[in-house]
Amino acid sequence: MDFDFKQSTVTLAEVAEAAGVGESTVSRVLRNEGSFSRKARERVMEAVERLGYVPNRIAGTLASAGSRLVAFVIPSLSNIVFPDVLRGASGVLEANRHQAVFSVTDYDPEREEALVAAMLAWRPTAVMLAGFEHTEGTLKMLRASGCRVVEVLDVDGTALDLAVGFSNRAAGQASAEFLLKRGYRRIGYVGHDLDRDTRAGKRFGAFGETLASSGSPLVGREICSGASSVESGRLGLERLLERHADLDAIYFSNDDMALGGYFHCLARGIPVPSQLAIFGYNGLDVGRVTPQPLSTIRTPRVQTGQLAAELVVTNAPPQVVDLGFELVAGATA
Amino acid sequence: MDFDFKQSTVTLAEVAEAAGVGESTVSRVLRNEGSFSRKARERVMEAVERLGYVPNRIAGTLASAGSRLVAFVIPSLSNIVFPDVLRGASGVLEANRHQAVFSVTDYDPEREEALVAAMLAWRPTAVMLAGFEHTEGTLKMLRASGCRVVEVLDVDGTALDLAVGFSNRAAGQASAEFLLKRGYRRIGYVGHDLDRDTRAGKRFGAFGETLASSGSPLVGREICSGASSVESGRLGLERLLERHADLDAIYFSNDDMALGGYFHCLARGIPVPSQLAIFGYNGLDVGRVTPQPLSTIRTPRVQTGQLAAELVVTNAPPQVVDLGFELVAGATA
DNA sequence: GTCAAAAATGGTAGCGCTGCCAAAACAAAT
DNA sequence: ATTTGTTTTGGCAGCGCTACCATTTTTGAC
Repeated sequence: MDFDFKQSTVTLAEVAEAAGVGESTVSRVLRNEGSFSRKARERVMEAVERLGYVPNRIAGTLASAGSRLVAFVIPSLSNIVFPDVLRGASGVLEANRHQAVFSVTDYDPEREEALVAAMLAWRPTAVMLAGFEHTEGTLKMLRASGCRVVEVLDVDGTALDLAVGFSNRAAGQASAEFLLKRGYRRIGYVGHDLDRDTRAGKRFGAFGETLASSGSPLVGREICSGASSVESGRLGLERLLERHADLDAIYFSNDDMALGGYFHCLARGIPVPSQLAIFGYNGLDVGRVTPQPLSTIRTPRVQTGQLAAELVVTNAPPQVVDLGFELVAGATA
Repeated sequence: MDFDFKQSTVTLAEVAEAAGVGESTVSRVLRNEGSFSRKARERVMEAVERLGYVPNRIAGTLASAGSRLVAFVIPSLSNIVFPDVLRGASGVLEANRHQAVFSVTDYDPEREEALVAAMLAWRPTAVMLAGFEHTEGTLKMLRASGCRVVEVLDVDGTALDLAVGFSNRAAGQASAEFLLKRGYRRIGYVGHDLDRDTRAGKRFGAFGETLASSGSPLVGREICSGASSVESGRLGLERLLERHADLDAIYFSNDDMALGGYFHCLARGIPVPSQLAIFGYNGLDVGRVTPQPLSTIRTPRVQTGQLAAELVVTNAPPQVVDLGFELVAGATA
């Protein structure tokens, strides 16, 4: 069953020997740092080429500090939000010769703690996490680690070090105000597991409070177990309408869910938004191309990743950056 | 502008000192390997706890070989296909104490080469790439590296080492046969940049050949520049129909594109599939919940990631695994 | 209590690189 | 030719850990 591969083992010392220069010179040439002659450079490069030398960053990192590794501990890869953040960060990191490492917590704080511990063993330059809600153990480890910490996609809370995102509470409130202004009064909510996705919880909290203080409190809600998905949205709306047939608008926990709700309306011939309005969150591309553009809040996810990465590579001082969001009126509400 | 953090610098030697045992004992206890007494274990763990020691895997890897790092060099994070593969792999890797590292090539082979080189510097256990089409330089480096290589999401080609995926050519052929069997004869294609996404190119190639050899060759095609997206699909179909109003079926390069096409039909009141049939590729979840389920080919992406990771962690011999695909009849074709 | 086998332990030489420093080579100015 | 300053160079000590080996302690059988 086992299969053996031999590792190529060309070392810097061998390159030095082959080029007829010292190890330090090779090291300086390869990192393009310090001073060396044109001739030395040529001889080194020739030897590198000829031997097929690949530097060993494990050794380099150990010798120098600074791993140039950035660790992402994210809740999920199914929710496109996180790949978007990774995408934004990835470009900036690559341009600055940093490497991205990631693990997926599946929205489980205990798992997050274990994964953060595992990540710290790689002595990353920075750790990026979603939101501010972490276990005591996670916080303690991060504080003790001495590496930079970036909490992304939220600004409602206390940051450990850096934070880049937008206010989920403000988004929930803005969504409620928009629906109220449009005259909707019998409003329902369809969401996914709120305990795990605390940011969705914050949106929903602010949304409900805003409705309540306007005198038109939330009429009904349907919470689907499990992660958000188009299918959950469709089923959730169906179930909610069984209990509350007279709703005139639905706030969904995000665009995936909202899209499912919209499809349910299309399939059942429910006129949108005249009979039922639909409002989402995230501003996914797909929502711009549906027969009626989805009413939603567009969040700068890629930009969040980019800025987070920039703050890390420039070693910026601790700060919280609120990138804001944009309410997209769309045509479904 | 600069901000200083001091790295925690508790080392294994300090733990040994604090616990009153030798370094080797600490190392053995922490790796739970070799033999040590219950008492030694307790003293070590107590010291680790008290000092807040976090092992340094950089040093550990350098000393031992085996980085337990698995490198993913993927074309994109926007196309959900790749996050899906990562998701499948990520679970298996975490369970086996491996760490995922990734970089994004943006479908550029030159960039892929540079990123593979950067990855190899981390001496990963394995490198995962999409497909078989790589530059000579990439192939050479990978062969010389001695690390395992897994090429995923395709089986039509020559594998370097391991490969896990499905046949894109077979998928293209199956799609064509399905449409022909349903009686469609005036068939068009809407796709995205084929030079970059070679797997989409293979599907389209086989699709076209199958149509041609049936006597009903492709009537028209629209190639959208840039990456696949719902919006491209919608615009692409619109443009194609301007030139060929009499098409009766469209094959899209993937489900994102197909979804855009479907939305176009919904928006313009084009009856699907009676006037125009729509067929995609990937079997995204969203396609199952549209008012009419999307006709498509469902690919085992998460499973591909899982199996790829399993083959790596078990150090399986070189092999090509064809996971197959499932044609989903749906209701749009 | 004796002895061999097994279990537990600690010392130390690297792993491949970078950082520091002193030495050598070269350049410029007298 | 000599001095001074600048650039280039190589040697070597670690970085923190694991692998290996030698040593010590424990165990079990007689």
